[in-house]
Amino acid sequence: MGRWQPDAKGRLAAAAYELYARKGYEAATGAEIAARAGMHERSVFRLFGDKKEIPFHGMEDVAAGFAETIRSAPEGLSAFELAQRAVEGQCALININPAHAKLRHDVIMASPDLRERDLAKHAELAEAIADALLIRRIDGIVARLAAESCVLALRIAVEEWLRDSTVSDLNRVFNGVVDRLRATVSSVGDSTP
Amino acid sequence: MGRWQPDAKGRLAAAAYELYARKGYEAATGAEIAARAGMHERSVFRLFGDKKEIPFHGMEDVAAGFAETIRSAPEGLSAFELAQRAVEGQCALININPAHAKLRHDVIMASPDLRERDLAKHAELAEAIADALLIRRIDGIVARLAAESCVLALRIAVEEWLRDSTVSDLNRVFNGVVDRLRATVSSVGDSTP
DNA sequence: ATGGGTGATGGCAGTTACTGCTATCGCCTA
DNA sequence: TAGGCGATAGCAGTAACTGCCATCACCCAT
Repeated sequence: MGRWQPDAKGRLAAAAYELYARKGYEAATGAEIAARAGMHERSVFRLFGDKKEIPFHGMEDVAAGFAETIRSAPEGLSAFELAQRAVEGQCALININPAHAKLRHDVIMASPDLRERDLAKHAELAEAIADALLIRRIDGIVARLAAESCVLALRIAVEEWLRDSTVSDLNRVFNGVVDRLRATVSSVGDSTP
Repeated sequence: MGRWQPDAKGRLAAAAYELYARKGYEAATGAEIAARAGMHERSVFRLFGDKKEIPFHGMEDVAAGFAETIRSAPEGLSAFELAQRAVEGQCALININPAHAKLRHDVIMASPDLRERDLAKHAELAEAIADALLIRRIDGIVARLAAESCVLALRIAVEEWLRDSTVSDLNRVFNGVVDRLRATVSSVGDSTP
């Protein structure tokens, strides 16, 4: 079969998404996915570790560039601004393929298990950013707050951005959400927002 | 055995925690927990639905009072302040039993599966708060941002509060974290935080 | 080219988290 | 006291993993 051909994970993920489209994530068995990709069920769990990891294929190294982005950022920025720059780099990556982003988002939101894993993925993202901020001698709690708030803004921005596809790019939506976050958190009394 | 005795879920959860202490969460089998509580494995899954739900027993209705708390809040408060009040109610509940809170937190943090479920629980909390804010005709995105940021502050506050046990009450720690969140999100340049 | 080292894969067996189904059990009410 | 009713036991089955080892393709030195 397709043994020893390159990109085994990619072929498995593609087969998985075909099955998701036909019968949904939960009904797509590990053995079925493997068979459709011409591989053994064992390889699915060896390569992905987890059934829940399969739909996230391609986002493995989202957190890779954070440390570098933040380290190479100019001086004179607050922790939150640094985190914001790091997430903006992510936006560019997601922006490349909106169609697949929407497909993946739909699959994830349709399954409680995958929603849980999605939250864990975003938490890892935030942790990577917070770790990068710590290197800049930023206080631990401030680093976590900055990182997690920015990832929160990213999460909401992605949903807004996917709502109607090609209105504007994710980066613009993200910065808009960040502005609203600033206004929301610092507002006192029901005056403005 | 203990059939038809009251509080079956509580007895199962207690048996579960005894096993967690001896051999850890993952090694504690559903059948073992049931046997220790004098019940059948089937009852574990019927009552909890999930192995991952067992350690969270007692937090089932954390989101219950949110709608009422926010509805009965006075006029003239921002979305964030409303969410803050709702979470403060939660702090009081958690504050009741710090020992069990720490025990549960330790069990949860020791297992990746339980950390995932914990994130999902906090997300439900935030969603409940956001829903309650929507009733007050608050904009959808602002409601989500306010609810999620407050729950984020709660999450970090609980960890800080559990770090050393009896220094101060959770409510005080939570409001301190909220203050730092305000400063972090709205800070521009590396001047103050 | 040939034989061995290496890492990826196939294949099997076993455990465990669940899920339906049905019989049974204890309580409560007429 | 008979019967309804909700909770439980018990069994069978599925599917997600996991450990173990044989096997296979590829690479490299001889």
